[in-house]
Amino acid sequence: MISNLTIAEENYIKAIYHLQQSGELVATNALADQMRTKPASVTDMIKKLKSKGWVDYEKYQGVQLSELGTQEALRIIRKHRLWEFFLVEKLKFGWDEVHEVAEELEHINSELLIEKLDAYLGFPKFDPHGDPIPDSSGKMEVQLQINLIDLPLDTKAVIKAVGSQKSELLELLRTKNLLMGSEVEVKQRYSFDHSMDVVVNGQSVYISQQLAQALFVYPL
Amino acid sequence: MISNLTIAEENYIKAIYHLQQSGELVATNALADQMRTKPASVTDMIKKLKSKGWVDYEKYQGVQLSELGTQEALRIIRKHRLWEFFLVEKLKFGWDEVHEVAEELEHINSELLIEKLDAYLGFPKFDPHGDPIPDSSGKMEVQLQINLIDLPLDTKAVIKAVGSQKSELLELLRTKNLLMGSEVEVKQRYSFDHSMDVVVNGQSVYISQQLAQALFVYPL
DNA sequence: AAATATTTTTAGGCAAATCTAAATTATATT
DNA sequence: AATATAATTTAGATTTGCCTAAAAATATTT
Repeated sequence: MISNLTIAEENYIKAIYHLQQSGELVATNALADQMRTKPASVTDMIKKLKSKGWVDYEKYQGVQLSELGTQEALRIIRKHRLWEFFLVEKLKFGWDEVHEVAEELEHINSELLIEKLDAYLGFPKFDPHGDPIPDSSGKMEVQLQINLIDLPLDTKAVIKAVGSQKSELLELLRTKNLLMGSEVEVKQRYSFDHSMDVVVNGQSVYISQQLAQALFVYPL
Repeated sequence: MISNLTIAEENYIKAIYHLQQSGELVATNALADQMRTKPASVTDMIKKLKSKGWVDYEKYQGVQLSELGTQEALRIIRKHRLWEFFLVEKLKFGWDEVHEVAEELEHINSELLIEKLDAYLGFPKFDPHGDPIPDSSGKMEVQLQINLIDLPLDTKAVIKAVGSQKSELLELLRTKNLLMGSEVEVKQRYSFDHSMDVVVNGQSVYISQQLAQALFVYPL
């Protein structure tokens, strides 16, 4: 079960995994955008991935990870999220500055390293952005997370995830003190623009629709 | 000062650094051995490194790192040794199983990461094998280390480094409890085979000439 | 259903890092 | 000093991942 994948192959597999989350088969153009490369290059790579059994693919019909490819994607995501947790929890990175570095660290190939890192971190179940960390067999906790937009009034919840990794968003969240793990409660909604007053860790904050839509919470 | 080096280029620079430690100009064949590649490939790479200013080189005359190349080598070695320290100190790797993983980690490119890692580890001056860790400006402590073979009788010293990274050696050291940082004292020498009795952390151990020659100590 | 637009694939090339085989230069031996 | 041996370089290929331009397939309009 030795992962004989190049870094480029791993990146494609991860990108395909993320793109198929929201929908069906992944289009060549969508993958090209994601990988910041050209459609022709994507076709080349897909053919290689198919020949190695990581994806299912028929000409012009889009790609999909095979069973094997899905397992591999989960292994990569596990590494990525464990490293993100490490960077924030231990090295005191801001949680908005870890993505690029984790993107490099995720390609280090050592089973032993990842198992020891996992143990060192105390087997965390969620990364600093609230995304679940797959365990060594690829399973991850699916936590019932709802959009803050849909949280009923006067219901306590915990901030669990953000909908995007954009640094502008992460910066805003930090200044508003909307951190992962914070307790929130919606106190008032304004139907005009769907903005709302929420209480975060006892402190009242006014947030826009766009911001609320970017936040996922776990009702208590 | 953005390091625009490929992983292959970094590995060559590091190899040249190590090879020039013990001697003068580095021969193509020596580099080929070290890099487990063929002399023809080495020549190609050397020409590229020269064109980028990392090495000084004249046809048939051997290579040498330039000032710039030396600085780069020290940056890579700094990363390698910090990661080794992390793996042993925090993740509880055996100090004989960290080399390969550190070899991968050393290529992660993030100034911030390395500075934060250094701080997290408490700015260590020596790695788990006793080798000095360069600081962010490339300076490292040169500690007066002598070979255990040359340590006078009844003189306390601390084990600081090993002469090789061979796993057979590291395994033997572990079973004999000759760990980095242990206190040693030579109690008796046998001129027949240059073997000796030493006391390590209060415990008497008998070691061969070959083993003693592989150990470097810092007299107290 | 035909024409147009969009998406995807093919064809042919390029740079990096390696290889083998052959040529060249340096070193050692007689 | 001439020759033999060893070290090094050059020449020509290969693989990986990417590119551009053109062709083919699919989707959308009219």
